[in-house]
Amino acid sequence: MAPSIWWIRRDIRLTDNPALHAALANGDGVIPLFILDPKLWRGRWFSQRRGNFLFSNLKSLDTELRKRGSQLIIRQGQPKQQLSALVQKFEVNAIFSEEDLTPYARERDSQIAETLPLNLVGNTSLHYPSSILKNDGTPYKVYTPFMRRWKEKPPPTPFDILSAPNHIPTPKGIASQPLPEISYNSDKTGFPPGEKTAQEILAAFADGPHAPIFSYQESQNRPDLNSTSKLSPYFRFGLISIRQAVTTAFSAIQAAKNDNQRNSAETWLNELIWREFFNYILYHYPNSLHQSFRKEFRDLPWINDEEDFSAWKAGRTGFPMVDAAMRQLVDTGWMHNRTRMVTASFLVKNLLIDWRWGEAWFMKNLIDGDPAANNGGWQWVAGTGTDAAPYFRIFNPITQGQKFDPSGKYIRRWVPELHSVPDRYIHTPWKMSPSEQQSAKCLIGTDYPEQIIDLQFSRQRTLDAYQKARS
DNA sequence: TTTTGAGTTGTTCGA
DNA sequence: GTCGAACAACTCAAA
Repeated sequence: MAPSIWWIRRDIRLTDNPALHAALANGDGVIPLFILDPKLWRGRWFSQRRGNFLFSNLKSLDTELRKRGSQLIIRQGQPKQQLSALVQKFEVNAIFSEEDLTPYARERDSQIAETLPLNLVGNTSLHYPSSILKNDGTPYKVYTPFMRRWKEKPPPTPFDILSAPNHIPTPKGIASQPLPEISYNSDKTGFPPGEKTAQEILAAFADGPHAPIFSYQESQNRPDLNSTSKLSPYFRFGLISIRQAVTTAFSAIQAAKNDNQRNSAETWLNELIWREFFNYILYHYPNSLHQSFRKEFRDLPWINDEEDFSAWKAGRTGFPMVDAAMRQLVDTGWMHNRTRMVTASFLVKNLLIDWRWGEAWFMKNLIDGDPAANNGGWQWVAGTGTDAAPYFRIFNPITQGQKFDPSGKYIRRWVPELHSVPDRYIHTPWKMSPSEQQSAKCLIGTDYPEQIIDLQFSRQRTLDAYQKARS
């Protein structure tokens, strides 16, 4: 007997898992292994919440494995040591895993591959980063041409999707360590664990003639509507394959009955390609994890006021759209994409706080927190990243609220003290007269904070600072 | 090599 | 209220 190890990292699923299939095809049984790497779980981006979601999913995977004659083996410690020990003890001749494209993972894997039979099969993007390059052989730095080239590559078809194996033979008697204690409440987060859940969410989003994917173009920016796929935490931990999602998007584009439906499905596909793009950027430019992608913006005159930062984190800035979103983040571990941009812009371009501070807070709190997407998004908003768009794009949280949460439904859901504020003041509660504040049971400065900053002034201050940095 | 066209997501001002 | 221009030139990608 020479079993293979299926080393699970960010691909916690049985469906469409090429690494698992390769391990099975190698013969003589499979050891499904997850290693809790203290480097990752005590690092600067450690997140108890994301950890709990991960552990819940591992538990769920273990249940599915046990139905198939197998079980999940958990080890704690340095991956190389843990793998070596198992390889020796069980005479393992091959380790199979999905490739993780983040800098830490690539370094770790290349070290392991020096002494152990590690085979990387598939990866966290659909198209491998080095397979999409400009005609001159260098990587793209702009999304749109990248996206066009990406779409020129042949898409996967439904026939490519590998089904979950019915039986996974696993040697008996392998010691497994217990998972850390879990306190994950999916009622609170809205993200039940398990790959089955991920499949159901994708189906609910994209199956049938009236599926949300067909109105995505109009609704994607509305945090007051439940209109996005909300699949991000599932992509983050590979509970569903990106290949399956892309296949589903292409099927929807085919099935669309009119231009509007087609554009909507295409818009969702483009969002998946954004995910690919940020994986790609981090692969080619790993330094952008620690510093501005654009050199000219590495020394912006940040103010970094701790009190402002605390108010932002707590959702007590006095700007309802910002506060609603920041409280949604802390309460649930997720935030709508539109408000990610609004809150990030407010932190960086109104408060002049280093985007890395915001990036770290998001990583601490987001269930879907992923270095590539989070860093890419923050640098995009800060204007320091891979985007030649004008630096004077500064979101106005009031205008954004009026546009994308017109009735204030989103705000009222997350900022209860604004519940009885009339619609016409919901984005500008400080404009209420004292008697209006009284009847709304919302005294500004007492029940709800005053604005912590003047928008006009801070906008101009940032424009000046960025302009100076450029010249 | 040079040239040309294009660039996710915005805001404000003034006609 | 609506609409187009200005913001300020720059970088990127491809012909």
